[in-house]
Amino acid sequence: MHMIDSEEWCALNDVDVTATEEAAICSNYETGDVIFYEGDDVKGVYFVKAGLVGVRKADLEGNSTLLKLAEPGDTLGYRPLAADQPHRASAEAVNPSIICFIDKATVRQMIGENPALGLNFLKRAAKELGDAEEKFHESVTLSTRARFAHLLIVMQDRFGHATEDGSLQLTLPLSRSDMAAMLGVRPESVSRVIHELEGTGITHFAEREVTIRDPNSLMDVFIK
Amino acid sequence: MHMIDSEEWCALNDVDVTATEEAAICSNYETGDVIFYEGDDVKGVYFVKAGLVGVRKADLEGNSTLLKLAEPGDTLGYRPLAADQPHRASAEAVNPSIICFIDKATVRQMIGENPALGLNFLKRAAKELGDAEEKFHESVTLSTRARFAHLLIVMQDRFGHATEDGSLQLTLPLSRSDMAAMLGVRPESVSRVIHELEGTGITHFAEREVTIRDPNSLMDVFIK
DNA sequence: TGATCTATTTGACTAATATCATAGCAAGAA
DNA sequence: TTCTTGCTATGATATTAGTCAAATAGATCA
Repeated sequence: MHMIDSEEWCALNDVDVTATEEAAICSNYETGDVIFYEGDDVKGVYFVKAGLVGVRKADLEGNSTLLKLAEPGDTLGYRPLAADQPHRASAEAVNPSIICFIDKATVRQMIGENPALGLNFLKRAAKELGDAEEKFHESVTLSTRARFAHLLIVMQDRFGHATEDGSLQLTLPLSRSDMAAMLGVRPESVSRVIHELEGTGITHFAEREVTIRDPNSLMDVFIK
Repeated sequence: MHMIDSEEWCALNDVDVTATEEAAICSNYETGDVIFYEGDDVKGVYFVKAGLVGVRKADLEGNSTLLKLAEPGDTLGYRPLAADQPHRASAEAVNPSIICFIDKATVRQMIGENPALGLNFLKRAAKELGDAEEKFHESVTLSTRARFAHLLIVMQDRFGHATEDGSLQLTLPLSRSDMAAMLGVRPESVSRVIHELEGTGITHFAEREVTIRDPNSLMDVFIK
């Protein structure tokens, strides 16, 4: 994944994208390695070249929620940079990842010279804000079961594929605990919801291999 | 409240701010009047000149959550405009308000001619995104009591004032039901939390008049 | 003033999810 | 193999907040 192929950085011309890629420092992260911590000052942004990164928020009692997953092409840390705030969440490799750091002076220079880049980040922030507001609304409005169904649907979109018989296949990128952290519930509750979905025959879970036998019924579970 | 005094529009020069204000169509809204509906196409943005506006999201069962309050100087509708999405929430006057509509062609032209305006909206979106993520985290992590304490603290910051004896005074801009909608809980639960806080002596509620007798204890309630 | 309306509070009960304890199970290490 | 170790699942119980119904309190209006 090159920066030029990303939603945001594609605004740069050849010269600038080359300059930015040259200024970028790419590193390998193993599963579990931390990219930045909540509370850290923002030194720049991180472009995910390969792998999968989780963005987490923790509280005092040790509860942690998983706010989002970043895939190749995504840029991390632009939000606190734009807001002029310290990091309000930490980022950690969920899978082995290659991540390129671009210091904030370079980012600011590029945005200054290419207004379209700033607008792309505005668009990204605006979309994410809509999603975050939706997520809040769902968390207080829907049951754990419905939210898990929604998570499955989203995961299917991002990580799954259809099969010839109309069912959907999916390899979950996350453990049960991490899915629980995405929903803001306990892992036991996720286990119970999975057990329940199995009972209805809508889905089949084998470790992280999921078959969605009846996508329409799963949609119904999400809505209710 | 003039546009030039707002966090975002202050980026415009005198000529452009005058042009924008001339393009703006200002209207009066009574309490309860709707400014736009969830699902509507975005026709432009709304600058709140006076009053108080609530941004709401409803679901199929009629549950509604109050996502945020917009005060004079705030601009509504820029998020879906920037994201190129329809409105994902509705807006409604909580108090009688004066609101100026600016059509999206004008907004886009101004942003095109003044990159700083776009960056101001980026900063705004980035801050709101941080808040929204925090709100999700709180909603799944903290008790109703703690979240209500936090709401009180935020309300105090925005609408309250200190008194000479060290206690804090506040006139709530919202009904109990609307506070419940901000927290994503039922009005009965808000009543019970208020009753409980009264019992501890930390706060005193008389209709919408609130006295926070012991701000430190209120902070403790928030944290736990 | 009394009548009515709505918002709020209170109480009894129920439902949903967390908590805690324990057990199973797969993958890797000795 | 056998022993860990960590993740997942299950059962029993506790806690929290929701639901429903009724009472109360203000506000408005005739």
